[in-house]
Amino acid sequence: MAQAIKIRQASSPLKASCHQCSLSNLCLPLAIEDNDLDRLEDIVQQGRIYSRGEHIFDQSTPFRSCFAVKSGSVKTSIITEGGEEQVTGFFMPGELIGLDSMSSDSYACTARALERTSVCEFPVGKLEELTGKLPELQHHMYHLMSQEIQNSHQLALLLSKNTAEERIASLLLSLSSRFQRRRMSPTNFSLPMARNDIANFLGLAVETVSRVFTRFQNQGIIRARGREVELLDIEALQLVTREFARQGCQS
Amino acid sequence: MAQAIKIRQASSPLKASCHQCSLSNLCLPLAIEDNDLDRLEDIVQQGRIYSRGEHIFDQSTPFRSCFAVKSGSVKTSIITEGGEEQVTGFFMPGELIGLDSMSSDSYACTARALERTSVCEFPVGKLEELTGKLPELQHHMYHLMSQEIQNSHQLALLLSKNTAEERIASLLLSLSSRFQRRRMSPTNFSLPMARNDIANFLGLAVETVSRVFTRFQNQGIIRARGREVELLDIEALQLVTREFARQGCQS
DNA sequence: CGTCCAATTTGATGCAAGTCAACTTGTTAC
DNA sequence: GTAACAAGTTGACTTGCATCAAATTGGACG
Repeated sequence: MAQAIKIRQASSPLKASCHQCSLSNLCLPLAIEDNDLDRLEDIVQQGRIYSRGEHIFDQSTPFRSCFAVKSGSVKTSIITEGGEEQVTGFFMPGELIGLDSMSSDSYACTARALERTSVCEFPVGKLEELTGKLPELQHHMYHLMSQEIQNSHQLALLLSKNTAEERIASLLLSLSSRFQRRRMSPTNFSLPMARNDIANFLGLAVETVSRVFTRFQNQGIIRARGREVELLDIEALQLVTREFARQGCQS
Repeated sequence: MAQAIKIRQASSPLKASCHQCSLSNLCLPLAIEDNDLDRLEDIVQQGRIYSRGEHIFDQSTPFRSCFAVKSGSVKTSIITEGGEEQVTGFFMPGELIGLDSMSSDSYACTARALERTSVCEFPVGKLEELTGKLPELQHHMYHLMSQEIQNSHQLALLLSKNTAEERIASLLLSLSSRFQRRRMSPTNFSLPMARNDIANFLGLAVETVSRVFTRFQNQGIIRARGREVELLDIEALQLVTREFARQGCQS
């Protein structure tokens, strides 16, 4: 713990270079013109490297910054009074964490690295100041936040209306398209999270997740060995996610 | 339909008075100082009155405005390709609708009046322009949007981890505190929505909702006749919502 | 004030997914 | 390399809620 603090202090003033960042077409820089990029670089801080399981921030601690994932991946979760955990999201490079905390003085969730992960840090005070000056950046913030609301509504839909198979198919497809956006293989990737996290996120028991994976595998839709996944038949997966809908309206 | 359009055009240029609005301590004006309130009044439009069931906006139509509920109440829902509906929220006076649509050119959900309802309309272009000039208003928008993300996460938690009784108890308590905020009775109110909407929102079957209501009634926790509800034992309700947690960690 | 349709309630039955338990496979550390 | 533990899989059994069906209430309207 003491060591972690020391490292953070040491690397904290490091300035990040958005100009050279390969994710600039996904992350906040996406919204701004080249000559305004400097102003974003002025406020962003190069975060430190987190190893697997380390907390980037903790629920109920003072809210200071939003974070963009540079490499690796992150899961966010909320903990209830009774100690129940609900995973609220998985974040991949180029995605922004902490937007759900902008209404309060403390973080609304806990973020922890799922693997070796590096982040960029945007102190929220400076960020708000800057979005007040750059309308496109403000617009982009609204965009990102409303996107997150939509995602969360989609999750609620998934949780309340869909079967285990449909939920898992949806998650696989979501991950697939997010890998593709980063110009990685949409059919052949390694899951950053454990079965346990998948189960928690999708409101299922671990055993159910496991069973569905093997079922999909037996049907030749995917191949899975531990966290390595290959989507053999994306159309079949898409069909699974719409299964429910198809039965609802036969016409 | 043609008539609806005519009415809207006729009443559209009407300016609303935030100064005199009794909800100004809940709504957007909450964030701004008195002398800036005029600028908000300049962009807000007095919306028309909607009768029960009427659509305030429709999913996939061009996104133009956010709306604040003045009186009455509103439900928002998303419709899937297959025609499945998922109610994503209930909105009461002073609350803002449309925040989930700010990422796109079209509305992400459909909003319809649950009863006779009046709204104020904030054209999104002008709103963004104004938040760029008034830092407190921008801050408040971030606040509201992040609040909505948190709400949605809470809903996901409810849907994935809680029993039917817990979900319904949570909803009743949420409504109760929202009535209280408006200085109305927190124990004695009339549900603005049908059992069907409650069921859909909470991911349950109508029959289950009905059964839980009668069970609560038999236990003396609530009294319910149709939409009229009286919370007889709020502490018992709170206990129900934590039931799950308590079993998880016995200590 | 009775008619008609929608909303709500109540009961009986079935099933998807949870739980419990045992086993297998991976991973970490020495 | 192997010990020791965590993560994942598989099977047997249980259960909360959905579904189906039918009865009851309530509200809109002529």
